[in-house]
Amino acid sequence: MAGRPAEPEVIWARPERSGRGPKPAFSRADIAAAACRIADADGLDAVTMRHVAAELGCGTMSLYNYVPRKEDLYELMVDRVSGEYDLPEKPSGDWRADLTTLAHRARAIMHVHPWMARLMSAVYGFSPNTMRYIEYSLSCLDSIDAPYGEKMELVAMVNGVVTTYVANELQTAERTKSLPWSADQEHAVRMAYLGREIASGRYPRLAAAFAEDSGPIDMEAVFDRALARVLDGFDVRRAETSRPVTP
Amino acid sequence: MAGRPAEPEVIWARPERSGRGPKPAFSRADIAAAACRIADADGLDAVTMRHVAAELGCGTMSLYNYVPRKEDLYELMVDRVSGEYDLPEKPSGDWRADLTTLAHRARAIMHVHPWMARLMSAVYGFSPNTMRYIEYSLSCLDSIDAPYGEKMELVAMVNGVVTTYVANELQTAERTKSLPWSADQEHAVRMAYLGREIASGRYPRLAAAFAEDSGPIDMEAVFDRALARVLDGFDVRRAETSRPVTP
DNA sequence: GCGCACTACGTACGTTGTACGTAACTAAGA
DNA sequence: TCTTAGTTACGTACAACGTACGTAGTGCGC
Repeated sequence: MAGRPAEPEVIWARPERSGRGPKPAFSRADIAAAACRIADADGLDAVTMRHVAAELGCGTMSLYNYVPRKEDLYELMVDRVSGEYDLPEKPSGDWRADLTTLAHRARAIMHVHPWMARLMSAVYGFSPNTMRYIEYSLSCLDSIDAPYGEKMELVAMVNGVVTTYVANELQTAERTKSLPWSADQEHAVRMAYLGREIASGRYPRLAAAFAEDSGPIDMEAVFDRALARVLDGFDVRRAETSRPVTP
Repeated sequence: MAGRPAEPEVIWARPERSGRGPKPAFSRADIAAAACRIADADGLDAVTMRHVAAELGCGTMSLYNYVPRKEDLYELMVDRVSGEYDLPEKPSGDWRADLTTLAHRARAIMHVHPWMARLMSAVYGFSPNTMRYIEYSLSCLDSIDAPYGEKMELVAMVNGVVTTYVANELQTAERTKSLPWSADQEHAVRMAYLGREIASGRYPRLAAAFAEDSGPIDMEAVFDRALARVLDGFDVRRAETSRPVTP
């Protein structure tokens, strides 16, 4: 009788080891590592209970002793990757620079694990490492005199920008890992359709946008500008207690 | 022999009706409507090829004559909902007001179809109605003298804010539609864990944030502020050709 | 009117998450 | 020390999914 209740439960609230019985063969860290290894190699869709169990070298159903539901596996993955930040002991004091650095680090991490962005917009909760991350983000704003609610909103916005933009950059590549054709083929077909529609004249401004120069788009620059504008927006409201808008 | 190639294809590029053979029993609009009906009623996870076919009153595999892959069904859904905007013939000329109105309309539509936000961050491409939407968004910026690339980036940011925030608001409710317990139960359990962690003293700033007043959060106000800040950020850069930052 | 492209749909396969039962094991209580 | 109850391990099984494939019927273009 496996004591898995049909009630909601947070995986972080259940003890990893409970006195009785044989000692578990794996730790949560082992499991998270295995799942991340699979996702890195074959994409998020390859992360199935069977594959992860096989990667660990145990039976499929044994995994359910550690991870009551598949969603919890996702939470383990997010938490593990969130632990890859090497957060400095103390922020520098320049909140804008600190948050920018942090956002770039987040973007870099999500590029290493292209499934992370998609997962973060699907997974709901707080986990030890995400809390550590948020706590550090808040500490970047220590020099600012504002209610924490306001700071939280800024942190949320920065996180939102990061996940939105990186997801946008990477979703095609990630998605086509489990498709029978390549990302290039997909892109080509969609661009062909778009080109035909634009040539119809129904969307003059869209056409103008695509006609414009159009060297290859520098995604990092786009990301930088978006982030800068969000911080600008916050800066404007706090111009009096913080540094001026245009440095 | 069903002529479905294992090659990428954009559903909008295939003709709805091709001369030969018996006339199709359904239009793409019928199918999109059926799928949206199911998603509205039972959540996005209930949108399966079998259910949609049943809703239409045809065999499961008949659906594949209209929709080569399930992803295309998603595209039909996004396009249909994107058609629910009643866009004015011409924007008012005040780009900030126009974009704000549009963003609020988008938010309202996504509240009517709580699965829409999740779908929009998963679905990749342009469709007739999304192009119409983007074209209109660009037309809101006609009064601004900036390259279209810059305008596109602003439009993308506004869309990003809308989907990110609405997805965040609604994902729990949507998700628990296919779960055996209620959203309230889930929320309670997660908050209990969060409370315990916060009480541990490891996250003092997070604790302070949650200790702060904390009347019920007005999600629309949060959304408003986020949007305003994004527009502020754009305003700052264009202050010289546009209206001043603080009205 | 002939033929072929199209529609319709039942069957079937591989894959998924996971409920359930059973056997082995070990720490806690007698 | 011996029992015993809770845990771990895992094979089997099931319902549901996307969809490949084959067959039968239909009606437009030649």
